[in-house]
Amino acid sequence: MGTPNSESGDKESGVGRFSDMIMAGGNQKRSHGSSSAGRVDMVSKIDLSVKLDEDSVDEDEEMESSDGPEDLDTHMSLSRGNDHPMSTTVKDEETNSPQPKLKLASSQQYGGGSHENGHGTPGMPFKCESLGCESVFRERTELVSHSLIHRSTTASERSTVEDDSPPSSPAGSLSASAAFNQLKNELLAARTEIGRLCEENSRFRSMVTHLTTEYHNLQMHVVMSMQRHKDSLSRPVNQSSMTQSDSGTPKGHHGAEQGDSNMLHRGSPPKSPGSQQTMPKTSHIQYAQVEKNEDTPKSRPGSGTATPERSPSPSSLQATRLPISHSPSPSQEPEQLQDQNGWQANKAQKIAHNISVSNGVPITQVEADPNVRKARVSVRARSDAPTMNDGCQWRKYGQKMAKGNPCPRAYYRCTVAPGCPVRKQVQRCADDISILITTYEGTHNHPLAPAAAAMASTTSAAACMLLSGSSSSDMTRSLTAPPQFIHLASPSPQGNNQLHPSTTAVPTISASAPFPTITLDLTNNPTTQLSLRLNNTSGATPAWGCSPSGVTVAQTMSMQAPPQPSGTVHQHHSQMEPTSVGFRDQNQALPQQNSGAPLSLQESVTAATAAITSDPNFTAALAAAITSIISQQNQNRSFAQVAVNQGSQSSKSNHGVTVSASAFTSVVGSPARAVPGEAALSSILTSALMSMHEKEHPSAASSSPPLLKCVKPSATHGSLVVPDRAQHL
DNA sequence: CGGGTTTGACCGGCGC
DNA sequence: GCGCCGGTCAAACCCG
Repeated sequence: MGTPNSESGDKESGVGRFSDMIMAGGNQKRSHGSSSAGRVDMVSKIDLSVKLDEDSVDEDEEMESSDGPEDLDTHMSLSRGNDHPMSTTVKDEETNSPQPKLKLASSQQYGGGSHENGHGTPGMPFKCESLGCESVFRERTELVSHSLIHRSTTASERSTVEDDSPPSSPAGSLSASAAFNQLKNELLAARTEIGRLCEENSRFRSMVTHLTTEYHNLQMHVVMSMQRHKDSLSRPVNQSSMTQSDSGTPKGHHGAEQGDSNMLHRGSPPKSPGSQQTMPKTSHIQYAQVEKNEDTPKSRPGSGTATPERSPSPSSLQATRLPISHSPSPSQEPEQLQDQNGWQANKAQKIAHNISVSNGVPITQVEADPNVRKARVSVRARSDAPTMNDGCQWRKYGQKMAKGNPCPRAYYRCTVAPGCPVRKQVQRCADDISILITTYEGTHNHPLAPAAAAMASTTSAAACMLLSGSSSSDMTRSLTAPPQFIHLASPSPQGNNQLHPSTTAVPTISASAPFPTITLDLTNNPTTQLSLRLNNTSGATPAWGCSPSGVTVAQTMSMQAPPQPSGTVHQHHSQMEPTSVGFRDQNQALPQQNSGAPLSLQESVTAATAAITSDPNFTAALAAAITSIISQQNQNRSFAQVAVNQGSQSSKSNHGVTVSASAFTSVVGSPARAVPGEAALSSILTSALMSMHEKEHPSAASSSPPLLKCVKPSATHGSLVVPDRAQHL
């Protein structure tokens, strides 16, 4: 009921690992049929003029029937080894070279693999064995070219072999017809293969992106935890200056559970904090480790949701020299706790938090942190549906009447994988019930479908952001900064029938939220703006990944008239105004170009806003991208701050900022992100658009050029240009 | 009958 | 210490 998004595709896409992909041949086949659109797109690109509609179904079935693990393997090798699967496939098919997927299919399907012209032997020179031709080539490409010469003459012969129908007549006219049919077959096969490869590429790409993000997040957690641990060991407990983990936890709270370690994984936190006694932090850690080790076998029977791909740096984790580093699978630790039976995970998190709080560390660096689950991403969007379709499967587990809102708040859990800690709250805006406020919380502990990856990364990034950002006292201080907004003016809904006037563009649920919340308002209010802001405990908005000095990242991101650097290219939406979005880092000296009138800005971003708000999926994708960017910025900043704290307690100095920037660059490894502000926003929109595009055109995503690019990620401003993307929206 | 939803009870945090 | 409130639990219920 409450999961209109529980389409089967999600589960199929849940096969998120390469190994699983290989093994899941059935899934591949099923999804294969759904990629016809993308396949056609791809085929159209190669200018095939043969009409193939009649045979397409049969051919597809034949192709599927010939699929097997070997085929998948071959696909992968092709897709990985060549940026142009089309050309590769065609070549292979043409030449029957050592690993031609199509050859396999053909031979298996059509009898026998005893191809008359069976070419080349793996590992050997390529020899053309066409009739009357004994040419030998060292390179397969040469053979390909050569084989083209034989194509017309051999086609008819091959057709007699590969075609199911026996050669009815050797007549020349029939031969031409057979050749034509053969070409059709080849094209169909190529189309099928292209679609499959593109689909796989898209899936792999999204997986890689997701894994990379998570890897960075985890890596940062490890580093930070190391720093924290060192810090905690080097200083008396009471003098630990760190943080929100401490400050946010009732004093002495973590002592309670340690008395009875069994309580930890029973999911029954002691009810009487009064019995607690303080213990050295190292003891905390040790207890935590014991608990973790004990939990691990139980918590992940079969480890179905274990994430081997998330084994970024076991060695780095080991390097923490912490007792808990003995975890059977250190790399899995951020999620292992989540895998505990049912909903015990949440309690376990709370308990683990109590243990690990004192910076003592990375029990489960993500989930053990008390704030992790409190990191939230809130999306406001107009929707008539009960929930926003974010690609995940959810189960409602509660509903409450929230104060100040006549509409009940529904609580959902992610049910894609048992034990997934991700939750979301869905509530209609009190001021405008057409606005659906969806608040995500937590990090998925399972592979996700591409359609769900965006929001998954959002929640994950939000958790990481909070972990890294709010765990720093500096961050806490920085939260006192005035609210920052990103405003994307949206003066007109542009006829979006989903859009209705609303009364406010300011998120209503996060003003007093006790958790840092990222609110993305995508209600496309004609009179207000699309706004993004970060809220913290105090209701103030933390800087957008800024350091205390505000150097690292823009303190305030506000819309300015789109600058028009010489390189800026204006793209025109089919229905909208030119889409060019400019951002300015307010911390930096206002460039001359940025003196444009706000009204002009509104006009310029109308298209972007309308496009965003008109597509719920894009909403999710944008939220994910924004959160991810923020998270990474905060992570790196915090990392740098921690590092500075180690050497010098004056972490708020400019020195700290400098380190932050360098650390950011070095860790993330993205020069673009080292340029705060516009580059980050460019990444945001690019990521969101790419994500959306992949959802809409999975098979074409891999070959499509970036839809949005930062035309000029200069230090002062940038111009984000949405090329043809707006037309897709 | 299994899985999802509903809904009242319960718990913990927080402010007064 | 008390009450409010958000969040969660779990039994009852519903539905296919």
